[in-house]
Amino acid sequence: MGTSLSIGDFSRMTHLSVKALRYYHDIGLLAPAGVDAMTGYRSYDVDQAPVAQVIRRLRDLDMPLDEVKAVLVAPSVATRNARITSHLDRMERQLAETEATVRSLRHLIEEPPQQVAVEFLSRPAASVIALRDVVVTDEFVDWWMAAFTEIRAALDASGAAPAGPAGALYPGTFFELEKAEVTAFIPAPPEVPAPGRLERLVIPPAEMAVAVHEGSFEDQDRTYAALGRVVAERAIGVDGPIREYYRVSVFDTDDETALRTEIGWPVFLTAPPS
Amino acid sequence: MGTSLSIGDFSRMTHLSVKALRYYHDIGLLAPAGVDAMTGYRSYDVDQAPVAQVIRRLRDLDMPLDEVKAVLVAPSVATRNARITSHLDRMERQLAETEATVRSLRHLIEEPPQQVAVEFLSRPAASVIALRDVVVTDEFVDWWMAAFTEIRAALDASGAAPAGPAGALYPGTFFELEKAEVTAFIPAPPEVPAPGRLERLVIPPAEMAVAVHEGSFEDQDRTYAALGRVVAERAIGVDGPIREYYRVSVFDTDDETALRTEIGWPVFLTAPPS
DNA sequence: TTGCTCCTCACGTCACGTGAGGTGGC
DNA sequence: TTGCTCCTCACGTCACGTGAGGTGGC
Repeated sequence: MGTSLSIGDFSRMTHLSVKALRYYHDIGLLAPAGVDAMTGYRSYDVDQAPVAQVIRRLRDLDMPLDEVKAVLVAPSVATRNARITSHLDRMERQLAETEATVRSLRHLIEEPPQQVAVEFLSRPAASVIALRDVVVTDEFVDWWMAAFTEIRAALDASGAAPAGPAGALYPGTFFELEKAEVTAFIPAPPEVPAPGRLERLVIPPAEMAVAVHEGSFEDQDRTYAALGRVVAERAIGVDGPIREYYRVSVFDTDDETALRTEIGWPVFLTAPPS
Repeated sequence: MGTSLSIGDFSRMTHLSVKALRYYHDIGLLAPAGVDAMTGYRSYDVDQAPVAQVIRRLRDLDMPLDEVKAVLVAPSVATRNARITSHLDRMERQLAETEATVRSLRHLIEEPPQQVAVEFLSRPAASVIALRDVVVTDEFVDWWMAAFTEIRAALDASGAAPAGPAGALYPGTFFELEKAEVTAFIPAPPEVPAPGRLERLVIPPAEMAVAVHEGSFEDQDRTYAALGRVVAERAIGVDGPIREYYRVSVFDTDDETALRTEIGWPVFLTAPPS
């Protein structure tokens, strides 16, 4: 048993605000050692300071309070450290993304909007190995990596070569609502099985306006905008998911500027494709 | 005049959610080119896509919408770029802080809590050049740098040497409410004038428990906790601001581990200081 | 008695997301 | 007629901050 402190003293010791301490009590994250039955005054024990400090550090890193709680109640040091490490990993990815966004913003401001070549064409149906999932945009990058890793593994396991470039279908609602069922696929010869969560699908034929985006994902909305402009001005947009084909993807190169993504916007072709 | 788009098409082009677009309309950040008087349907012009994209990039960087608006209405390219750059600078500082927090968390988890030597002593009054300000903790680091830069400049201008180490007073409410009037000071001989916002003050004498914190600001709460513990267990805490004296500060060294901050917690000395 | 610390509501913040319930055009 | 897109509320989110109004101990 250590010495007991008022909430104010404990606040000064830990640099957590009194309001925050009361909130942590309310949600059961950090209960004071005692509460006076008459006055309601909280009293903290000096031994609670280390716990409070861990909370503060994790909050400084924007870890949600739910996860902070999970860290504190972790049954073992290994579990606890795993949880913290996974958060640190997430933060590192976020830092990398932020840096990319900064670069991309500089780019957007400095460079004039470049012309994007748009082609109108028909795509035949394709038989593919696919993974379908409801995905929210926040988790999209992770999902994308996992999906293609899995599909590629299935192809590798059967020794077959892909029958075309990897691609994905994005319903309009994915962009509008930031959540929708996305389909990632790789064309594969019929003898390749689709194990586990994977399935065999036929991607239907479509007529589309396509543009090739060069470089990182971060900048893709510029190509989307250019493509959308052309469709609005020169074609009839129709329903149906947007398609991306990954001509050169992160699986092929480490050089972001070498990435090539073909973006297809469904249209009704009023003239035969040129 | 470009071509007009439904909110859904514009959303797909810009990768901004429909809800976000409607919200931007509500707050006057990005009004659609037209609104149908009968149906209320919004229509966007393709030429609005670049603006939407700048908004998206700035939001990706967590710029508050108020500031985004300020960027968009900037009267000149120079003003606009200055606003963006200042945000990027803030982000970079934040990234640095985050990295420091990560290090500090690793430290907290890996290292056993070290013993902190606590001394009880009396401090005499001191005549100082000071800057007082109501400061919120979020802006504290910037304020601290600015304050001491200004006070040091005043001393430099008069050619006088400091009559003691730089220090600051922090009322308890600064930690509890994350906002309070903070006083930064450097002892100075009486002939040094206090120009502008600066003033001459006498820092009153005090009896305190002091501990020296070694290393970065990030870890200071560990020393605060150790000091608070000793005070709670072995002394009588009294009212009055906490004092810090900057024995070795960022003005003296670039090496974080070399920093030395003396933290003083006001107490009532029950025995003569040893 | 005065000031200070502590208490509990109730409400605000920020940038949207989540339905509910309804309309208009093909 | 059915589906789809669009509309407007009203409310929820997250982690507290901001008062208001009041109590208890020195």
